[in-house]
Amino acid sequence: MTSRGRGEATRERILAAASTVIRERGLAHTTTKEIARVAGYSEATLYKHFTGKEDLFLAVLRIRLAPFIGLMVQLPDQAGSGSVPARLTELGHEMLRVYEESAQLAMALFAEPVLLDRQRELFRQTGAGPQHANTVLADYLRRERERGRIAPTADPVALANLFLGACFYRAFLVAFLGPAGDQLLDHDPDRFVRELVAAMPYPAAGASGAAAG
Amino acid sequence: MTSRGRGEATRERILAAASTVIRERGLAHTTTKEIARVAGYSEATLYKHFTGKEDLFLAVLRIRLAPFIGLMVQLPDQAGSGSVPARLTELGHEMLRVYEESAQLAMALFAEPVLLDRQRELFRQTGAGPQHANTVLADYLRRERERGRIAPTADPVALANLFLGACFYRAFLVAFLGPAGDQLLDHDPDRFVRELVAAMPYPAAGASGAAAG
DNA sequence: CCGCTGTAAGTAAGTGTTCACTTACCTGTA
DNA sequence: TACAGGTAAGTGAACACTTACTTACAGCGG
Repeated sequence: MTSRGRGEATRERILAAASTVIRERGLAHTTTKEIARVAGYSEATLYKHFTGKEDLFLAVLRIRLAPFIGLMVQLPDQAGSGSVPARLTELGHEMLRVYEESAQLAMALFAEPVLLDRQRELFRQTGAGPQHANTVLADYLRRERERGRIAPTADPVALANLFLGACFYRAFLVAFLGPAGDQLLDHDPDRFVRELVAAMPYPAAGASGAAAG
Repeated sequence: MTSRGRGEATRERILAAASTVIRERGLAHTTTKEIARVAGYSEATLYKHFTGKEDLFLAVLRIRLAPFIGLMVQLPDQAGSGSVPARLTELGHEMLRVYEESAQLAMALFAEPVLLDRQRELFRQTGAGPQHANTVLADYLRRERERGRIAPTADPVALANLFLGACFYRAFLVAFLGPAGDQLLDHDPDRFVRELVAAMPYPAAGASGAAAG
């Protein structure tokens, strides 16, 4: 159990190389040979640190999915601090960023059912999963509604689904359409989030929905 | 140019087999050998009808993506007919179904950058693409707003992004979480769509947002 | 109606390549 | 000496794709 330093560094270099190669070549065309080349080790070294390709891919996956899973844990505690639109704007940008980082690999799993099953198994064991984002945001919105900062007739669960869904779909479209997407999707991210936030039903004077159009 | 009947039938059987195998084994582990076996032909026959694996995959992709792309063309013409909640409910269910059918394969493309690029190229050439769903729905909502059936302060573009995003994200979560998702996502589809539709900002008497709870 | 020919549909049996993974070995150090 | 870290050089399997072949039949001059 002493002197693990070198080994761990190697492991991390391999993980970083794998992550890079997956990004560049796609999950399906990532080979052990190429990972080893990028990491600066021989292929055999990969097998000293991981039991196989699947093990290595799952390790990368978990690193990349961590923010996707863990993003929102801190959100509900802060109900009441800061204006609701300000917090939602912040959240929207963060979701767009995280989804763009993580969702591409998560989606690529649909090409690899074995890895997908393994990841599901992990969700089952840990009780985590992307669906918790909805729960957490709904909780936050419910508290803000109790404080009178969200329209009293609004449905927090539906609003959470709408808000997160719009962010996720946007991230998907950006990734799916590629560089050309900037022209096809005629809004910039700032405006996109601003309009989403404005469309939330706030309680007061004006009509709710598109309060600040 | 006469008597193509047999050949076309073969082509379609191959396409159907490829579609089946992709569903069952995943895009990455779909082999020409297995497609031929399922189709009931030899591998060589595949190459009489398609120039290669990539050509075959793209043909499947285009068949599967067709409803994803073309779903909404008929929507805006019908503004004014039927109640807005009724039409949105219908649309929501249809989107969930179409996304579940098509989106899985679309997402699997993130594992195969070459195929993804080819599909983008097709989008560019034809001017089609999934982003048009947003445009079309936004147009519909704008017309209904002019008719006074959507809150006058509402932002049609934002509402379209929210509504379609929620449907897409829902379809993603269902596919990603797999069979266990039914327990993790504690709503059934009917209720899910009903709550989305209710959260749209209608103009009248009560507060908008969650009008019909 | 015959016999000939061109061709489309289909296949058995490969080919070369690439892949994930292994073996046998070397080296520095506690 | 024991062992962790690392490697060169494989190995068998799986893959996309090809070659050389058979079969069926449509078209057509006689």
